[in-house]
Formats: sequence, C-alpha cells, structure tokens
Amino acid sequence: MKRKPSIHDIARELDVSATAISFVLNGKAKEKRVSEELEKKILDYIHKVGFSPNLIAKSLRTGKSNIIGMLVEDISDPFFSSITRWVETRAFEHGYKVFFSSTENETEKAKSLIRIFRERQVDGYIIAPTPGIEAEIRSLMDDHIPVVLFDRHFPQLPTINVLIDNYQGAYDAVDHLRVNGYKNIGLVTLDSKQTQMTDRLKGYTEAIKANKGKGCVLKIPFAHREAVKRISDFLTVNKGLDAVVFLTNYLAISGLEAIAALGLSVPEDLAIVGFDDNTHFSLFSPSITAVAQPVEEIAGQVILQLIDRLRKPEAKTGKKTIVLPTQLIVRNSSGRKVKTKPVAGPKGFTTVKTKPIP
Amino acid sequence: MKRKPSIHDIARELDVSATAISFVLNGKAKEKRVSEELEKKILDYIHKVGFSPNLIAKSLRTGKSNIIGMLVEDISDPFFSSITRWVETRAFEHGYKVFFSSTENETEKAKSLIRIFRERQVDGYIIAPTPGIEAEIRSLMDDHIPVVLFDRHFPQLPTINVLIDNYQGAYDAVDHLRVNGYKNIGLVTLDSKQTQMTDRLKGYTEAIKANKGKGCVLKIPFAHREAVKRISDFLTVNKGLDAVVFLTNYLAISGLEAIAALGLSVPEDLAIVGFDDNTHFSLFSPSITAVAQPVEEIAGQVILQLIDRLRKPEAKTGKKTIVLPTQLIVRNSSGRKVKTKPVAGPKGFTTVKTKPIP
DNA sequence: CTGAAAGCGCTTACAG
DNA sequence: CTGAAAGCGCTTACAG
Repeated sequence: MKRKPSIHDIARELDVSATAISFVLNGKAKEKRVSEELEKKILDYIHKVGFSPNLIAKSLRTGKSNIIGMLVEDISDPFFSSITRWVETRAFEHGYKVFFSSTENETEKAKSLIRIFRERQVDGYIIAPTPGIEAEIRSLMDDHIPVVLFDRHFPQLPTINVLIDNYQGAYDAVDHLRVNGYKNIGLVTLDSKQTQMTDRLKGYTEAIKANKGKGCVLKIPFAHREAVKRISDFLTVNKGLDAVVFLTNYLAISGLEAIAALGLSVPEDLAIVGFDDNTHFSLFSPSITAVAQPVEEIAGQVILQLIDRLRKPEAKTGKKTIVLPTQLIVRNSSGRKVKTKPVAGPKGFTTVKTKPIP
Repeated sequence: MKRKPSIHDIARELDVSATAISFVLNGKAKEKRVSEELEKKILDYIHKVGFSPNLIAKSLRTGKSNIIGMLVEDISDPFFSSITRWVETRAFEHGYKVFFSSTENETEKAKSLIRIFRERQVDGYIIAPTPGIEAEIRSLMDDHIPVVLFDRHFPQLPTINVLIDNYQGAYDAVDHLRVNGYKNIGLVTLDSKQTQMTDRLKGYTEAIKANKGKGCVLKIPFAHREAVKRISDFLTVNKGLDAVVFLTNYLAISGLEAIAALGLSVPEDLAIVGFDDNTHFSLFSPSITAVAQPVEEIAGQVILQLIDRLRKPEAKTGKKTIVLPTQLIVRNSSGRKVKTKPVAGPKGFTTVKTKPIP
C-alpha cells in the first residue's frame, strides 16, 4: 500500500514549514498570522493534489476524535433508525461523525461496545441504555466524558436524559379507547424493569383505575421467540377483551400476526393501539392507531445537549431530564365501537370465524 | 479529563519494559520469548486496573485500524439493515469493527463518506455503490485498499462483487404470475441505470417477450415524493393490467398505498409481487408475494471476500463476481386468478374493505 | 530473555 | 511572520 503524503512531505515539496500547513489546514491562518500569500500557495497545492490529513494522527495528538459513539437497541427498528438518521445529520453540522451500533438490549453487548468505543477515543456518547450498565456509564462520567441517555434512563444516575412522556402516552391510548366505547382494555408489554416500559405500564394502570375498570396485562420477555403464540394464548384465554394496547412496535406487529391467525376482525372483534408509530401502520388493513414519539425533536435535543457538553467539558455536570410529549395518531384500528354486534359471546365478542391460514 | 494510563505508565509501575507489555498485550509473549513469570505479572496487573490500550496510537503506528467502512443505501431499509447486522457479526469474529453510513444513493454523500473513512484510515470497504463513484473506487484500488461491492456494481471496474441474480428474480416473478393466470403484467421500477435495476428490468422484459405479452412499465425517480400519485395515475391509465411487479421494497409499499387509495382489491382486481422481502409483507392483508434475497449468504460472501483480501493486501487483484440465487416467496397477493369475481377471498381469507383515511 | 530508542503524522508552545 | 522540536501512545527492529 502506497504511503499517503503527510504534512511534512508537502512542507518539503513547497519549501514551507509543516507548522504553516497545519495552521492553514485548521483555518488558523489569520489567527496565527500566516501571510495571505503563503496561505494561498498552500491551499492551491493541497487542492491540486487532493491532500487530506491523517485524522488518526490528529486524534492522537489532540486527544479529540470528533466521533460520537451511539448505542441503540436495534438499528433496524424504525424508531431507532429514524433517530439515528436525524442525529447523524445534526452532528455532521457540528463537525462530528456518528458511529452507531445495536445492543439488542443485551448488557454484555453494550459493555463491550462501550469498551470498543473508549479504546477508539470517542469524544461523547449517546446511549439508549440496556439494563445493568450503570457502572460503565458512571465510569464515563467520572472521566468527564459527555454522555446523553435517551429513550430510557437510570433514575439514580445524574445523567442528561432525553425522554418522552411515556406515562401520558399510554394513558392517552387507554383513554382514547374508552372514549370510543371500549370497556375491557388489555395490555401487552415487555417483561422489563426499564423506565420507558414501567412508565408506560403505570400510564395504562392509572388510566384503567381512573375509570374503575379491570386491567389485564400480558408481559413477554424481550425478543421472545414465541411472542405471537403468547399473545394468541392471551387473547384466547381473555375472550372478554374488546381492545388491546401494545407497548412497543414489535409487540404490535406480533399482536397483528396473532390476531390474523385467530381470524379476528379489527376493530370489530378487537380494537388495537400501538406504541411507536411505524411507516407501515397506515398501510395495514385496517390502519393502526399509535402513540407516536416526536423523533425529530428527540434527536435534536439529544445532539443539542451532547454538543453543549462537548463544548465545555469541565462544566459542572448535574442531572438534567428533558421530557417531550407524545402524540396519539388515530387511525382505523380503534374506531368507535359498534354496540349492535351479532350473536353470542359476552360483550359482543365474536368467536373465531375463520381458520388460520395454514 | 483525566489522562488514561499508557503502556509506559504501567511499565514504570511494574518496573518492566513497555516492549514486554506490548508483546503480552498482542499475544506475542511466547513468540517473542517473554518469560511466563513476566507475562503473568503483566496480565494480572492489567486485569486488576482494567487497562485498555489506546487503539488510536496503535493505528497510527501500525497503519491498520481494524475498522471496515460500509456504505449502504439506507440503513433503515430492511434489506440493508439485515445485511449490516450479519456483516457486523461476522466481521467481529475476525477482529474487525464495522462502521456504516447511509448514502441515500447520492453521489456526493458517498464521495464525502469515502473521504471521511479514508481520513480515518479504514482498512477495507464494503460498498453498495451510488452512481458516479467509479473514480473513488478506482482510487481505493490504486492504493491497494480492499473493496467489495454488493447489491450493484460497475461492470467496467475489476472489483470483487457480491450480487444476486436480479434477472432471474424478476423473470421468476413474472412467470409465477403468468402461471397463475395473469395476462397483463405491468412493472413499476426506478428510473435508474444501476445494474441491479437494469438487470431486473431485463428479466421482466424477457419474461414478457417469452410469452408474447405486452409490457407496460412505469419508471419513477429515486426517492420521488409523489411515487404514490405516479403509481396511482399509472394504474388508472392502464386499466387493463391485472398484475403488477414492483422492483423494490419501497415501490411496493408506495404501490400498496396507491392501491388502497384507489379501492382496488388484491389480488382480485390486481395481483402484486414485490422485490426484496419485508418482515411486514406477511402481515399485510392480503400477504404480499415477494422475490427474497439470500441476505445471510450475501453478508457471508461479502465478509469472506473482504477478509481474504485484507489478509493478503498485495495479492493480484482481479475482477471476481459472485452471483447468488433469489427465492420467490409465494403469498396471497398473487393467488391464482379467479375468472368470476369471488364472493369471499380464497382460502378462507377475509378482505377487510375500509375506506382510505382522508 | 529484556530494554532503549526511533518513528507513525499530526499540533502547538516556544524561540527567533 | 516563520520554523525546529517535542510529544500524543503505541510497535518493533535492534543491540545487549
């Protein structure tokens, strides 16, 4: 592999000092009083040969990499992929490149990614934390490395957090169903102690209580292979349900599979509301009502907070939590309940009328 | 920011040489004849204090970063996101970290990403090329930096290419529709000269010709805002069509929106086949038939070829093209044509007719 | 078997 | 206004 020219090669070529080239390259020509003539000579040559400096060397020398490390749960999830897209764009405007990776919500994977990023001297972190990485985050903070958490957080850590109002989002979903005439509203959530999930669960519970209803909750382990079957069983056992709220994107997708397999009609047999909007929700038949997160604003706040911290690394850090509102996007899957429902079943519940497609 | 300990700090601490530590760290203790006693002393200390070496310094010294730069069209596209997931896993097994970015198929974005990666001394590249970056790729090859192209390629460049049989995939789609009784099969594709699209188009054209049919093609510019309207107009003008093949994932999604807006039934009014499978295709009503790419094998071949090249950087490079087969996944959207309009859907399938939301 | 030293390509305090 | 030199934290050829 041919060695690329270095600043010193160019210095020799042009018979100027490497110092001058460095100043010009970093836009410090004026400040450091490099003559305009010299500056032009250097710039012309650099453009001619298409020189680009070795950023590895620069990083080693300055201790800054201009890289932000970003950990998301799953880069192929529509919520996380759109967040990263926005973050990437905004970071670029500030001169930063973002490297992201998926944790799949696994503690060990998150720990090893943080280690890898640290070894490469990443300047700051944006993290949707997995459970169990409090120590790693604390260690970053101890070394004064800027960290912003989003989507979920650790209440005991004095981090900067960009969150949404999970409680209210779930509450709104239930309330919307109630207003539209649904009486028995079930919930499908993850079996998780992470804040985003517990807050959503609380929103559901409180909304149910407020109307003196009875809750009915199914908790499924993260990334469970048999999520569809679990939901299917849940719906079969709890025939009285006339609506279900799904607390994540993927649970809603699994739920729709289960509902299709059971041959239920939405919303006639069962109304549906999802959490996290999805490009395809408007395309399903019927289209799916969902609690949407303000993706662009989340990304904007995340980068704003991080850049701010990167600018003043020695500033006193304190806990700071930003909570953004959700928005309920009403579509057909939660349409007003039709009271006059044919035949049997308690509360107008129709039994399976179609065989699942083999 | 506290300075992290370096190899020399540890050398001083333990009263050994930095050389020995470096050898131990790189698993060369045996080879370089470091005594077992010394090795143990060093390892113990390193584990105790949790030392991790500065990879930036290592990169600068060795000229290797152990990073692979990967350019995809759009990381949030299900096809590309699953490819990157596999590539990431497989690369990690070989000691490489993958940094990926989306080009959005824009020439300038791709060029600037390649520049950014080069500045950071990335060891090798995996690229789904945008149009117009032949020169950049040639320049990488001139500098003996390993490059593997996938999904599409430049026939005039002697690169390593991992492709699928786009021609056959499209041909199969048309043939399947023909066998199921469809006579007037239209096509919706991108207005693109990239190989993956031209090959698919050729597959369609030849399949139509082989049956002495008449083709009917709509070409839409990449990322066109009004794709739905274009398709809608196309379907309205060409009322004779009884089936349509969509040559990309997103075109199929836009097509479904158009079809919903027009109030057409699938497959009764119009049968559908997509290119690239999609997690949600099985969930739509009806489920969508698609030409699936062998994602895991593509990723496997891509990494295999790249690692091979990274191992022997000076080896003669020659053009090498690997073509993998596609698989047609038959679902309900292309069900056998029923001459007399059906009462209910075939196979106990329920079609929910809902008006599009205004 | 072990260690001192040079050098990867930058930046910047310092001396002229 | 300009340049020589030190140093960021590693690796490795070389001398002992």
